[in-house]
Amino acid sequence: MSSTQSILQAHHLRITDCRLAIIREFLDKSVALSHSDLEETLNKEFDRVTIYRTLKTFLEKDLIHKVLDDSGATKYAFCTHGEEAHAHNHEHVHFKCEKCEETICLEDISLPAIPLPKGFVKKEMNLLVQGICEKCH
Amino acid sequence: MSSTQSILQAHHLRITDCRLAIIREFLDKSVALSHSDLEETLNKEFDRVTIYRTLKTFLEKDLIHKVLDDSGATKYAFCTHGEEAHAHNHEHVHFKCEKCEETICLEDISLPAIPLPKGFVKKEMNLLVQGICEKCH
DNA sequence: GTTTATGCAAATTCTTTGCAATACT
DNA sequence: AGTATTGCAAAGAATTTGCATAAAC
Repeated sequence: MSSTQSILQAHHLRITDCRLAIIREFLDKSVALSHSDLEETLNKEFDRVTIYRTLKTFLEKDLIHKVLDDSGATKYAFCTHGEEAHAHNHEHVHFKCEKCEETICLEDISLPAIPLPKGFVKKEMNLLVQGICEKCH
Repeated sequence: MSSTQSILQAHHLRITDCRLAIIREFLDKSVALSHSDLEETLNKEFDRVTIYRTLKTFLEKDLIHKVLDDSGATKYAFCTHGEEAHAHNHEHVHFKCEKCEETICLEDISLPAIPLPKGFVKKEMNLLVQGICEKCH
C-alpha cells in the first residue's frame, strides 16, 4: 500500500482516484495550490465539482489547511506535521513570491507572542511574507 | 473643504459622491470591509460595478490596502498612516474575530524580523491573528 | 472642452447544490 | 448490500468588460 493511500486511511477516508491524485499533487509540488491550479494540472481528469468537494473534505479532516493569499484565490497546503506531534500547531508562516506567485511553507519558523488588547483571545496565527523567492531573483 | 475631500485631492483623484461615501465608511467603521459590506451599507446608492472600480482605484493609489482573510472574501482597510511618516510601512497586523467576523487593525504592533532562507527577499508582511474579540467574549 | 467616472447590460469566472449512476468497503 | 463519492446539469455568487451618458476639472 502506497503512502498516499495510508494517508487517506489514517483519516478514515475512502480511497479514490481523485483523492490520491490531489494528495500526490500536494506532496510533489510542496507549494500551496488553489482549486484552479489543481484543475489545470489534473487536466480534466476529474470534474471541477469533485475537486471542490475533495478540498472541502480534506479541510474538514485536517489533511490540508488554508493558506492566506492576497490574490482572492483560496490556496491550500498539505499539513505535513505529524498529527500527534503538532496537532495543536495553529501557527503558519508562508512566503509568497510576487513574480512566480508560488507560496511555500516556512516550516521551521515560529512566531513570537503578539500582545493583544485586553479581552482578545488568540486561536490561530497566520503570517504571510511577500517578496521575491530565490528562483526569481 | 471636508477632510474626506482633501484625502482624494491629496491622491490626485476626482471628488465624486461614491468615493466620498466609501472613504467615510472606512473612517467611520474602522474595520476591514469587503465589497459586499460596502454594497449593503451604501444600500444601492451606487452601482455594484462602481464600487468594484472605486476599490480598485483606491488600491492603486494606496488609499486602502488588502487585508488577509480566510473566508475567500477580499477585505480592505484604510491606510491611516500619515503618508510621509509611514510611507514604507508594509507590515500589517490584523485581528479577526471568529464570531462577529470583524477584522481590526492592530496598529501599534510591530513584527519581528523573520529569518528567510538564502536568496529570499522580503517586501511585505501580513499577520492575521484569529480568535475572539472582546465584544464577543 | 477634455478627460474621467458612472450606470447598465452582458460576459466570465468562481462556487455550491441536487440527483442519478458509480465505486468503495 | 449499504454507504459514500463522482459526474453532470444547473443555479447562484463574485468579478470583469464594453460602451454610451453624465459629471468633474
